[in-house]
Amino acid sequence: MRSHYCGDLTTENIDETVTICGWVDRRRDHGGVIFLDMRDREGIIQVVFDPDTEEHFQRADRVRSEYVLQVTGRVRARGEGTVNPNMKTGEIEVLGKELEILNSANTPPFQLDEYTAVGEEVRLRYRYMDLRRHEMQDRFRLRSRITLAVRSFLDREGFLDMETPILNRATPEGARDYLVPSRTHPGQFFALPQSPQLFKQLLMVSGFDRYYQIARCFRDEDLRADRQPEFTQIDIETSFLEEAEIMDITERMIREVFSSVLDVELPEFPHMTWAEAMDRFGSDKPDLRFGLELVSVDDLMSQVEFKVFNGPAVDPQGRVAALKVPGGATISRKEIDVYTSYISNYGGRGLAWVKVNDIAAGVEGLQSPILKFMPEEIVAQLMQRLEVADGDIVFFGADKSHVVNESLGALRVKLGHDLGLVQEGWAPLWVVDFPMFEADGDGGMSPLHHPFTAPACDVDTLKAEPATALSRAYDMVLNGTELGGGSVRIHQRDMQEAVFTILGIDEEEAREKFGFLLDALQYGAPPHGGLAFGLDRLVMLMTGAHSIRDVIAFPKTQTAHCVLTDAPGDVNAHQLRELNLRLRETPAADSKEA
RNA sequence: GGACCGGUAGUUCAGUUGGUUAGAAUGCCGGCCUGUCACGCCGGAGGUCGCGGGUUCGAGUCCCGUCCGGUCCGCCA
Repeated sequence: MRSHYCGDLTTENIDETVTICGWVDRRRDHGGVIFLDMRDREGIIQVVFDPDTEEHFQRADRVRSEYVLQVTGRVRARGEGTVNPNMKTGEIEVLGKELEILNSANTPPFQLDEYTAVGEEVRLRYRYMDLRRHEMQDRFRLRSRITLAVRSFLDREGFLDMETPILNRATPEGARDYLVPSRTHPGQFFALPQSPQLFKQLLMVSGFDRYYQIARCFRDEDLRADRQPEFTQIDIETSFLEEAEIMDITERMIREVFSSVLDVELPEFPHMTWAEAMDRFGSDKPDLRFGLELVSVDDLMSQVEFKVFNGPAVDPQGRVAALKVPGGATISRKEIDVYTSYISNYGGRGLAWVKVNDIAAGVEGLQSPILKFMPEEIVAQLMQRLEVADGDIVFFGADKSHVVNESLGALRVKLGHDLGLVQEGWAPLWVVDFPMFEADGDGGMSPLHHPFTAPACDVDTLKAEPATALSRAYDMVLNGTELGGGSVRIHQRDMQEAVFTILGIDEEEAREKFGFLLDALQYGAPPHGGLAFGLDRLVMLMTGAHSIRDVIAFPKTQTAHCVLTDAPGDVNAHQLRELNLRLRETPAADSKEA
């Protein structure tokens, strides 16, 4: 059978007789000579047939794109002037002696070359064709190398790869669960895991000390360019280590992945508190590849007789912040309108601005619809604090803090990209000192991370001041993407109960949902903590893919539909009966086959 | 649940103010061609303009609804 991969042939193989198998990438018929570019996963080689080998030449004539062939022939150097320098195997070719058509192929639904942009829906419907393209093959090869590097690192560090159940108990907290009906327990359901969180904690109670799993997780929420209903987590948990040690191990892991897979040495991972990240970047996952930092100006704006500014400036939950864009005075009124509309997505109700035309002229040199509301002295102090120069523009946001942070934070990222300020390269960091809780809409508290995260204080302090308590959580951020997040966990029952109480989960509910965890904490749970990385996002960043769908072999569309298999689909009456299920209606029955 | 963009040949797209037979490129099919490599030349086929309704003498084009795909908000502890 096959002696070599097409793409592995080199000048070393000259004069050898080889047998290669693969697909017809392209066929060039010159009448008296036929060139077939044969492709396999390692690359492309040119095969030549001439009429001396009549039977095989006739077959080469019948061959079409994507036919599957086996060719035996002699490797030879290409003649003078026929070398193709754009091709890895461009100095050689195979002189075909025998050609066997292993399979024919219909005309491909789209061209597999790199010159044609093809719509994603067509690519997904014929994903097995799409995945033949080199671009896709390269991404999945890289993905495989990444998981290998992760496993290799964690293995050397003493971590055990352990599996946890896919069929679990439903938990109403957090994301919506994917549910699986139980046949043997009529009327009851399993839930697919949103993450192996509780099981990995139980494995720590069991004394495995260091666990990891490359785990599939499921969340029935709406999709995004970086969110799929099933995705993969690099899930890690350790015992007896504190946050600094866990961060050290996982930082070394990511560093090694980049170094071994991309030959990139990542820079230092600075540590930044959550409060600082929000203050300077309006985001808990700041992109440090460019500047454009937010500057708080509450103190100055509180002295202004302008309700839009002085209201939020004196509101303890409000914020007035400025975003200076060097050279941004060339941004037109029309473009400002577009940015204003952009921040309205994030709740921003307006975007005040000041253009700096001639700073030496003082207030006279400024151009802005809001100057008339502000005393010259305040304006002067403002411009001084922002260190403005001629040609700058300053945007202002004034609202509740979270609105200002979200809208100006988003505007910062958009401006960074629009103005080409984003540097090439890698800007990792750790975000630390997260708050334990955030206020939810109904006056209650919800966890910023998850309810098993340990606070950075004792039980009594936590109960007394939950709103200001910090947690022992940490996020790894790379180029504005949250790559992973984790925490030291609660390992004592009274603390866990206190957190449940603050979250409004009463004793009965806690016992009902998490009784097994509370029990386990009483049977010698060691201090433990860990972290989970989004593997798909890591692969996205490392491959430069713009969508998570480009790093998942068989992804779903935005409506969580698989266009290749047409899943989800109907089930028959017998299956439903066995599961003790009855459908209320069959709304889609007329639009789909039974 | 909401905002926005898109849906025309196998594919990627164009289609003017509503007006004759809906075009281009590429792919496909046939013919020619012994050194091409995104081969070339000649010829040909290929359309439910997503779907339904409406306005109009006339709709790919305007209006309403709907489906599908995408980006985002909400959501994603």
